[in-house]
Amino acid sequence: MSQNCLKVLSMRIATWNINSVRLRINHVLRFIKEQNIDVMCLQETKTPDEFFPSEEFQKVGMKYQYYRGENSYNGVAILSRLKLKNPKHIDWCRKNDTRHISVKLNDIIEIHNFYVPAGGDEPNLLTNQKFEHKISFLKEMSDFFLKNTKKNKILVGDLNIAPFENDVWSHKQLINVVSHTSIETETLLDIVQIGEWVDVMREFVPHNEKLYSWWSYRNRNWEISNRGRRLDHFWVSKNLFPRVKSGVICKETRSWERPSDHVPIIVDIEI
DNA sequence: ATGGTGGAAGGTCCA
Repeated sequence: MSQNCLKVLSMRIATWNINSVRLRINHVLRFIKEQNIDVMCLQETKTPDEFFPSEEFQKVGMKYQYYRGENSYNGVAILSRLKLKNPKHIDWCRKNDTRHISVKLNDIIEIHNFYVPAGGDEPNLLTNQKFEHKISFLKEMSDFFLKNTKKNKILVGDLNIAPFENDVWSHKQLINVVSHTSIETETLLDIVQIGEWVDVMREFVPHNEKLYSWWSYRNRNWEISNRGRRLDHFWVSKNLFPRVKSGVICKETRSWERPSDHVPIIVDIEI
């Protein structure tokens, strides 16, 4: 390596299911400013593109913006201080919904931002179409990353699955609850294997420790009862992992006024 | 076993 011509850039990339970007625009702006975020990936923006609060993000330095939204549901966005190129999306399950966007960062790294279907209540492929959609979506992701084996990728988003025992408050009580059933967790871990991904947060927090990114709105005492799940994820290609300097789940936003039920993940990476 | 809350649209669906 020739040190003299290598310019190492430390980048701070975050992902957050914001559950309406218009309602919580001030939360996202505050988070970007306080945490010095360079690349912000959002899910559940719930906003058609013509109403996306683009100018407000411009004002905090997010010069490059790609977003795909629709009325009421879904919606993803990638905002950045650094140049983004080549925005793309895939029409997963031919639903024509807004659950995915990818961009190229710095001509090197491809970032994929996903909002995987939640899957409804019953974990039954035959009787619950939402669950069938979720599993089909995951199978298509698996096929895509089997064919797309390039290095230098980042995958973030609300994957709506808590894959490990300590990614939920009670493995025993949630084993038949959508988000933690074995068909979901096994399919997700297959994608990690096939894509040669590294689950960044689990590299920084050992498997014997509980780790959550979501607490239901249906529990007023969410912090005391702490019945959380790790539904949000930050993966990098194996070759990139040595460049990852930190990974943090930012729990404090869950205590902000009228919060999202999800909290952001922040990762520092040298590129 | 049930219901608990929140967002957006619009009098209900989704999470």
